[in-house]
Parts: sequence; structure tokens; C-alpha cells
Amino acid sequence: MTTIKDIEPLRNEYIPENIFDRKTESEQLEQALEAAQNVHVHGPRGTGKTLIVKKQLENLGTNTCYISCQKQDTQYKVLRKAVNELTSKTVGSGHHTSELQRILKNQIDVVETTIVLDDLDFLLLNDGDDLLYFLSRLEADLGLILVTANAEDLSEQVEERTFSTLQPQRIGFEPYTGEEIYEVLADRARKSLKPKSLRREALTYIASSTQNLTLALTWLRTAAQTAENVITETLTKQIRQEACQAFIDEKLQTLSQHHRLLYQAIEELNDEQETIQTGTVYNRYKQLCQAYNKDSLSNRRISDFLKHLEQFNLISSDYHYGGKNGKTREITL
DNA sequence: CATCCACCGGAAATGTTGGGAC
DNA sequence: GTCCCAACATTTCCGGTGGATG
Repeated sequence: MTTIKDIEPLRNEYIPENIFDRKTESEQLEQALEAAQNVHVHGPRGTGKTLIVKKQLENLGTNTCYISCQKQDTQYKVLRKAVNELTSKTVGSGHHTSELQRILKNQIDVVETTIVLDDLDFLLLNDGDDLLYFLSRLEADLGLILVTANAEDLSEQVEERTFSTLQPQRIGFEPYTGEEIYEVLADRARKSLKPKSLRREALTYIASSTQNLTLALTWLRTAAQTAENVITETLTKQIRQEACQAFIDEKLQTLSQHHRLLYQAIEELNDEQETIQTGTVYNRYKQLCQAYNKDSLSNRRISDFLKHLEQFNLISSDYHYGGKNGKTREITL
């Protein structure tokens, strides 16, 4: 016995035919693109940025290219991906960045193009704004959609001259309200679940518990997979932890094993003590590496990895220098 | 007020991988 | 193969940082 008719609409990657929420933002985006303006889309995680942007791409008359900077976190990788997607050429590694720049430029000169850089935070953090500078210098029909979850004001992260050339129009995404979450969940549930397999209160409970649509969907999906034949409020309450865990696992999956060990170290310490400092985290991480027979990375490197976890909202940290406290308090979210 | 703690984060150094030309 | 050259991941080095401590 199962409640699921078609799991697809409950997946995070699913792009529905019709999107009835985020109307204002969609229209803003559409207008900006029609006006050949660059756009900076900003908002917390799980507010539908990626979905809206992808949906807009479908309706665009130009050559388009979607790049997630979570994976493509250097100028070279982004260029390579763009070249591979936009042109007939395929390039591997071992080339000059300038060579890829030239290929891309030639392509864009000929065909009107729109490039999305999703999760641009990661690229900026890892590789600076060299790529943006290059893109801003192209005198061609290139539309840029820059998506960030953390960098609220791009002018602070990007060099003055680059920013002033790009002049991106900023479109802000606010967190979903409980009603909006409810609406979306209900819509997805209609498409994916068998009739009468879902209690209204279950949805209400999820919708009132989180503003993050990705988490809400993961939660509903977990519930659907667990339920015997009907998803009740009680069940959704019961599997809350499990759903959160699934949500976290999904995020960690895109990162390296060292990130996962690091996260595990923080989790363990979080159960044991109140405040956690970087040093103790690093020591625990090293122990875990030993237990799993893995070589550990240096603390300098781990410091960067902690930033990655922060970017994903997996941990939050208070930075304070000096005193007898070094730097961080990590709290699982 | 000087000193120290315990880490931050930039920059250079090192090691690894893959590409193209010969 | 071999040589040289990039990109990239990671390490090494080192100059801060500012409240706590004496």
C-alpha cells in the first residue's frame, strides 16, 4: 500500500507547468530581460529563485545557459561549462583561461545569449570576481542573471568598475508565507499523491513549521514515502527529524566527504557541549578521519570548508577575534 | 597598559592532473 | 612517451585581531 501516484512533482528539481506563486518577481524578471538588462536575483534559500529563473529561461528567445556555481566555482569551470553548452565545441581541462574566454566571446558576438550564474556566492568566495569582470567587458548581446542567497549587495562583493558596468537590476525574494507554502504543497500533492491519501492538517502543520520550500517538499516527500495509506498530522510530526535529516543529507551529498566528516564532528560536539570553537571541531574532525582511515586536511583548509557549510545554512557561526575565545560558535540548524 | 590567546584569512609554495605539440 | 604549460587542491607561512588577564 502506498500513497504515491507519481513521485516526480515532489522532487526538488521538479519544474511545474504553471507557477502561480512569485508572480511579481516573475514579471520583474521578464521585464528586465526584455529590456536587455542584467539582473541580480537575491533571497534566502528555499524561496524559489532557481525555479523562477529556470522557468523564465524556457520562454526566452535567446541562447541560454544555466550554470550552478556550487559546482562550477572557478572562472575556468564556468567558462568551460558555458562553452560546452553554448557551442558545438567541447573543451576539457588544460587550456588557457584566455582561450576559453576567446571562444565564448566569439560565440556571444554571433548569437544573443543569456547566462545564469546560480549561487554566485560560491564563485565569489572561491575565485573572486575575475569572471564577472571579463563578462562585464564583453560588448555583446549578453544577458546575465546573477543569483545569490547570501550576498545581498553585489556592489560590496564585486569591484567598483565591474559593478558599474553590469548595473544589475536587483530583484529580491522574500521567504514564503505559511499560506504560500501550503498552496504549493497542495498543488504538488494533487499531482503526485493518490486521492484521499493526505490530511489537510498535515499540510498545515508543515506549512506553519518552515518557510523553506525545499525543506517543506522534502518533508512531504518523506511523509509520503513513509505513510501506510494516509498522511496524517501525527505522522508528519513523527518524521520531522527524519525529514530534516534527509534535507541536510541532500545538501551534504553535493559536497566532499571531508565536508561530511566535518559536519559530523560538529553534530557530535553539539550534543556534548554548549559552545563549540574551531579548534575543538578541527580536533574531532581529525579523530573522525583517523577512524575512517582518511587523511585529514589542514586547519586552514577546514576553515574554508566551514565557510561552505555556512553558505548552505548548515551551521551558523559568530565571528569574534581575540579574547580567550578564538572564533566560532557553531549551531546546527 | 602590555601581553597573550586561538584563531582568521591573504599570499606564496607545493603537488597533482590533464592537454597539446613534438 | 616526453616536455612544457595551465588549472586546481591543498599546505605552508605569517601578519593581524581585540577582549581577557595580570
